[in-house]
Amino acid sequence: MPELPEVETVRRGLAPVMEGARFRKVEARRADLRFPLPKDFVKRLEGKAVQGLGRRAKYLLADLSSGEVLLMHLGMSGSFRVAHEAKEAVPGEFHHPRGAPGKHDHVVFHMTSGAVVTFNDPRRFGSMKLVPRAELEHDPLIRALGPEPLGNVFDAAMLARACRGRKTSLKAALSDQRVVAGLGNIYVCEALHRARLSPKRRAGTLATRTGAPRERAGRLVAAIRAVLHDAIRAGGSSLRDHRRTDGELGDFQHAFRVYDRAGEPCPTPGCRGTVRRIVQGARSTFYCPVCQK
DNA sequence: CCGCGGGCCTGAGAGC
DNA sequence: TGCTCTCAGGCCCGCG
Repeated sequence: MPELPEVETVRRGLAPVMEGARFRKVEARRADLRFPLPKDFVKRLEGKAVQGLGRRAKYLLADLSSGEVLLMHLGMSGSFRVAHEAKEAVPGEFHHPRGAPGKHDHVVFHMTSGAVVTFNDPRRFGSMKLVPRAELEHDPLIRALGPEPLGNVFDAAMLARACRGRKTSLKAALSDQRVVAGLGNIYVCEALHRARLSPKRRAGTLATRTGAPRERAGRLVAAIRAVLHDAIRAGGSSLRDHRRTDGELGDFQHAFRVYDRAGEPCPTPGCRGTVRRIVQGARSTFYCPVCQK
């Protein structure tokens, strides 16, 4: 499940082979991802250079020499793999260093760097879109996103403001990309456990300027940042689909404190609780009912 | 405006 | 190469 740390891991794998390179050849092997690929997708990419590869929440953003930005989302099961052409590329020719494309290899970028970048997505919840750079901030996919959790402006005051008056659960609030952008089910569970806050707590109870609510919001911000940093350092979490671009697994799934650990002892020092699984909004939540209040 | 729940999509794994 | 069922969840959308 690609969340912010997995997308950032992918970005770091792709940047060295895509930044400064041009699209020599683009294969759109299936156009029906979550949304149809843009009109003239191949034509709008081929020959263009990637000036930079960035990330916003769970979106990868390739800045193109044409003035457009290529937005890519991994959905539930998307992954990128990098391989390298064996020899000097012959103009007009292309091949697949790792053999024929697989069943779910939907888009292939042959870069002038010699890298062959393949987007694979069995469930096709991923998407690609081209947007003029000047319109990026107004794009419906980007416009509604809340603050970057690892950015400078995300702090307790901002989180408190976003939660103010909300009767929904903390779990639902943190999963809402308008509140904070980039968390998914796994890192919401992990951050709440680190902050010792119950996923069932009303979001609005984080929202005052002083006292216990502000202290809770501060703890939660610190926990979110810490778990994301730790996960990025580990190359993300590999449960079913996530791979680094070199095919290696991420390591952070071994460091989960509660996610997918129902029945195990709570890892909080001194806590005698047992991790429980409940369902919120038709999604699994894992938490410790003893130390998360 | 807000929150909830359905639907998209496929593979893995359980149960028979 | 067993078949069927359920579950996994990021995100959008419609409903109340």
